[in-house]
Amino acid sequence: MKVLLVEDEPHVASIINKGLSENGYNISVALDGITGLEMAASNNFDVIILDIMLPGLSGMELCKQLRNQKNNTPILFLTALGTTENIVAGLNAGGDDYLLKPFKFIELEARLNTLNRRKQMHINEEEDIQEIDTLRINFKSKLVHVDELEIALTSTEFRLLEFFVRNKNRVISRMEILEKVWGIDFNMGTNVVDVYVNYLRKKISNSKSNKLIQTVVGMGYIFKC
Amino acid sequence: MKVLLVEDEPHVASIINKGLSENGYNISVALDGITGLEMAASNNFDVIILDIMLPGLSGMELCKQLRNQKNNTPILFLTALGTTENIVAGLNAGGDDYLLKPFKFIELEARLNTLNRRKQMHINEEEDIQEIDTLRINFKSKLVHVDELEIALTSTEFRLLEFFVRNKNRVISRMEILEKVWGIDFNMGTNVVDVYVNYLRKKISNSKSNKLIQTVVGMGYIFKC
DNA sequence: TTTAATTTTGTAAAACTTTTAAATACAAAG
DNA sequence: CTTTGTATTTAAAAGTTTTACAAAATTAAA
Repeated sequence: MKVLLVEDEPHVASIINKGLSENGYNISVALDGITGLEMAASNNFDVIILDIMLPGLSGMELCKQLRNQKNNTPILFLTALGTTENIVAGLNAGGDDYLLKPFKFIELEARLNTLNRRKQMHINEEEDIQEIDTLRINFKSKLVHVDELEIALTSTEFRLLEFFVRNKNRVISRMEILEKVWGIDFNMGTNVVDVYVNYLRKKISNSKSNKLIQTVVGMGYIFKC
Repeated sequence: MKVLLVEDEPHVASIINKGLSENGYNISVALDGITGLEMAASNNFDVIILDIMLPGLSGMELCKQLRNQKNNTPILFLTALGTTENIVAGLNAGGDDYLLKPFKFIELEARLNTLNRRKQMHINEEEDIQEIDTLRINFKSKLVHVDELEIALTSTEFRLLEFFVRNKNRVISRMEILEKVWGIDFNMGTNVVDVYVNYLRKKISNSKSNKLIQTVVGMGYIFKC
């Protein structure tokens, strides 16, 4: 479970981080509100643990801003502010749970798991699309279009295309491709790469017969755009 | 907001009932576990407030049975049992929140609203009814029609169809399906997904023998429309 | 119990990947 | 300009993996 911990007290942050990490949680720490908001907005955490008294931006404000941005990541307030007014304010600001310091680790864990359990039925990932010339690749949906027409790629073809696009305008050796796309660490005289480059070229070549994937003799290939 | 209150102490039940009713909540009361389970199963509450020590069936057991029946109504435990063990047990049994007696009314309200907020978000994000080709799905009533003809889906089949529709036009891996529909976090060589996709295909395939659920070899499935 | 729902097992068929080998293209040397 | 050796492209065959589906086994519900 990917957890963001926003806590300004380095000592406290360290203890929580250690305690949760040891139990298999993947923790990222932000030591102030601004950093916390940035990390929460750009990454895709399963749960956010928020202190309220923070330098820069209070946890309460952070929560409100995140909700304003339509970010629905579950938020657990973990703070020493224990009055009913504080609790109600935190929950009404968009928080999902409110736990008081000092706390028991197993309770924190149980509450984190509870927040994470309610998985939504729809996959909540922002789009990751690249458009090159008349070629459109959606890395999340794994759909590829050329000239608005969907083309069917096999999984190996897709991975190869993804590797090219993510390393465009750069000569890539067959060896690199073999390592990253096929996971082969030593070349024993295979030419699968050549074969698959050929497949890809045929599939993504459009009416204008563009040469996106170019051969660099003696070096490898380059995806140029 | 429709709330079910399961509480055996008539006096306490009455106070909570009155306090919440006055603030616009629609409260139903069950005075024992068995009645509580029946009411929870047959009606459609937004939130359930559960005491733990109940005659007939403990709140903990009630919660477990409800979850076993795939009833996902948010549950808030409201009890005097305040040890960490109790809290963890309640949350792990499928509870969503745990509030100790004695409690402040405004905190109970805030926590109820928080639980209801998540539910609302989930449902209102999408249409209640989806029509794809000649297939009509009503997510509220859980009724599915093909060519104006009602088809009977089991609960697993329905959840799978719902997941497909909520993520249409996107390749979905078996792993993702297993996680979101079955709640399994690691694949130990099962192929239930394949089997259920086969069931669904048969049931929703209509006269025009449409191929809504397509296989993407090496990647998963896609619900295309 | 009986019935319905779910999961596991097994296998043929389909889809995909890799190898092979011949054809083609290219670069440097004569 | 032609030859020669090396690298690349291509198509087809061989091999492998993945998937579909039926049927049996297990589990849960009535």
